[in-house]
Amino acid sequence: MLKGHLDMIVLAALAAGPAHGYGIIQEIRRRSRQAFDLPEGTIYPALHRLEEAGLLGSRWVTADTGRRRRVYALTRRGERALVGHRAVWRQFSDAMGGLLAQVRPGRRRRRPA
Amino acid sequence: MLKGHLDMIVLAALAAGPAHGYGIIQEIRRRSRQAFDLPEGTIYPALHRLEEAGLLGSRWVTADTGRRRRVYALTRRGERALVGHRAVWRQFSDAMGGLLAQVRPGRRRRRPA
DNA sequence: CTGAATACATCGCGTAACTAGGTATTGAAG
DNA sequence: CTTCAATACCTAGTTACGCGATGTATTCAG
Repeated sequence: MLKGHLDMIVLAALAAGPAHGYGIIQEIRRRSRQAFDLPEGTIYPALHRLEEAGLLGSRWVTADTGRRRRVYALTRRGERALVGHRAVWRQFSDAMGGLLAQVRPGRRRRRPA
Repeated sequence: MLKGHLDMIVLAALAAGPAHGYGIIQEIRRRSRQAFDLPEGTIYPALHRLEEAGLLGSRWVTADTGRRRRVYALTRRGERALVGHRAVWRQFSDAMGGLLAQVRPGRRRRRPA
């Protein structure tokens, strides 16, 4: 469950360079080593939303294969947003680390104090 | 936004030992170094849900201050669930790391190929 | 010719965190 | 004594959002 992290994931996938929706899905799957296999019903609305927000730009191209593709690229605002997301993620991740730190609860006693 | 991670956070907070709802909030705030400041409307339903699911047990106690408290503790199933959550988190976190890895996109050209 | 993979799109459901409200007690400040 | 903050519990309803389901069209292999 990537609730709240999807935007960052998409922006991060596009940090390597422009790509089209279907390709982004594969890029994410590859870079996450199969951990994130996003359905199209997740990615396309996200792309529309991010473009609407001005973090992505898109243009239609026709690939060598002859297929119509909508290629997205980070805008400058998108790049900045990614930097921000990255910082938030680090904080989030660190906080989670603090919480998950092994506390060694002490072996359970018959009747804890 | 901790969507999808709340259960783990609560279980982790209780890994140190039994605690009551209000205290759990403070424990989480402390252990996350102020990053997570959960409102009561988040924590109490979560505790009820987790107890319902058999991951927590609770008992009413009266503190030295005279206040009624509901003290929660991990059940054995809860401990096992925490272990599982921890593993999932590591996978999730690693995957995110792979995605956020600096890709050095190459300086933007006038007209990208 | 059929079926899988590519490539786009949208609607609506379900989940789950949070806002906003409520009650009651203790202790400090005025 | 009153007031206000902190402690301590609770729940109903809103909202956000990822995802399943579904639909269309094209390319290519068998």
